[in-house]
Amino acid sequence: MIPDSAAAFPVTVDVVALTVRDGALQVLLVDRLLEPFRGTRALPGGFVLPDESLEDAAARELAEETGVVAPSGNGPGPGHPWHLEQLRTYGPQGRDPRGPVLSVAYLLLAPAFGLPAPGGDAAEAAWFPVPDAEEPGPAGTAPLGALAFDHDRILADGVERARAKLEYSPLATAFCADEFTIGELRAVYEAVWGTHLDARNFHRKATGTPGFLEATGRLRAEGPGRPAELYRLAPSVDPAAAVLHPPLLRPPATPAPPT
Amino acid sequence: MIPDSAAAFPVTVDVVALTVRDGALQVLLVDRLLEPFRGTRALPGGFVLPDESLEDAAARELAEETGVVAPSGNGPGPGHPWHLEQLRTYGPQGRDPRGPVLSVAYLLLAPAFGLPAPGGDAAEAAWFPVPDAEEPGPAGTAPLGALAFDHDRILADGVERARAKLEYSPLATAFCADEFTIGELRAVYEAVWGTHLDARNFHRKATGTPGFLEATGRLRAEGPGRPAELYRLAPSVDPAAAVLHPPLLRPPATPAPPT
DNA sequence: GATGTTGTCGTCAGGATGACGATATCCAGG
DNA sequence: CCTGGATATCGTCATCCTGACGACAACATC
Repeated sequence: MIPDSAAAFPVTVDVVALTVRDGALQVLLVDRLLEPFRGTRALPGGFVLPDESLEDAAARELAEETGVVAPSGNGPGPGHPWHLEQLRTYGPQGRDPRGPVLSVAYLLLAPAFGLPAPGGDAAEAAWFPVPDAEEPGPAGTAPLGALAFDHDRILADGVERARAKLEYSPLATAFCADEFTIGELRAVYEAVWGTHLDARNFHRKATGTPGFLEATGRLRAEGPGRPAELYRLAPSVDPAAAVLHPPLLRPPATPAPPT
Repeated sequence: MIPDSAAAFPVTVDVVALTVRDGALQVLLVDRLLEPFRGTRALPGGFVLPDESLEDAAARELAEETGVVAPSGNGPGPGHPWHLEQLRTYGPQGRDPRGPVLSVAYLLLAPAFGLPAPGGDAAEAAWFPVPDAEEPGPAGTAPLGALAFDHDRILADGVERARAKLEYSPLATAFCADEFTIGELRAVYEAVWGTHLDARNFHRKATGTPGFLEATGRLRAEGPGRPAELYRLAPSVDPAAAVLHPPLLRPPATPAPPT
């Protein structure tokens, strides 16, 4: 019933897993153990199995290659702050030396987590800071820029999607634990956007946006400074679908003052 | 080299082709000539050929089933106001009775155009108004809601993407001819969003947003009323990538006054 | 000419934003 | 104990953006 002219393509999923660690946006990369691109860094991913959904495949490959168990589907409110969404699909031609291969990329936003046990087709899964697009840094500084396949482009698309989503969705909370302070949330925005935000204005906007945050009433003291109030994502909010009104807009490109 | 556990999937492209006609957002649908879903309305689309890119396949299927020649890739500035972008990919399981099939959906935004010659696997390509999501209308009124496969969901995703894109991108011009009036542009926004916009405020925002419109200096008189100035999309602007600052935001949901 | 229609420019109040001062509450060290 | 540094939170103020709406210009039709 399916016409003969229709071709069947091998399909892979590749996961752009982002987190915020040490005040910087970081991406999860693996070292490829197999050809092609053996020894090259790449996004975790692999072939979709016959009876699998795309999302299940993304979660499975992430688990196999990094030991990380991602929830398939959106986590049940608090307890699963992770967010997994489809990014886009990269066409079958000219991206794999073995022949035409379709790749469906997924974007995972998660709090920083450890990397228990790499395995499968990859070794040495580790986090790498994502260099600012505007500031590629001096030669040799950027640890990225030479990924396998077309993963450089997929990573760039994923980072741009994440940056844009923080503006109009509550997904910044996907990088935080269940409960967090406004300062931690601001640090997420600053790390993902690579900008500096005024703490006072950010506090006013974040707490003043309806349907975003909910105060727990408890405090948390950590290090110096006045203890901060703990917040959580407002209940009955689907962080994948909710829209912030008004949005938190990125400050327009700040031209660095000439030194 | 590709592992045996990797499955190969037939891949289709489906096109959500939207336009604005008669003051309403309309979608291009075909009547399926072949099983499955023979006789049911569906989005134009079909299987990807072995040596084809996804975008080429989308353009080809659109041409085959509707006689419409869409540009592959982004048109060269003025002369090709059409816009074709990838929407998302719908997983292989449970969407085609013939078995697992991957579908990559594309979104086409275009000015109203005629439908020269349906052919291929479809007949009777025609435009159908997209009902407002909020107002499904009385039973039997909505011409949609029973499309083949999972095309209802794909259409809903495409419409939502189009509505969101008008806010922060210059893509509303993709529904217009090369040169257009502010009134025509406003009619596009009103049709896509299903709302009413104040003509004076819209004029101020549209002409006041940098990097959006460029006045041609010429006028056009059509019907009654003062002739309107003709504008075109600002040159050296990639409508697919440009971002409007500030964005044109949809008015928040207008609760219908109780009658 | 009167009237209706569409386009363009102004006005004005209210809300949102960015810059920044002021205060609260902690830690560290004299 | 007291001071200084650090973080959190609250206020103030000028500016910009927005929505609501008045005013006028330039057309068609009667």
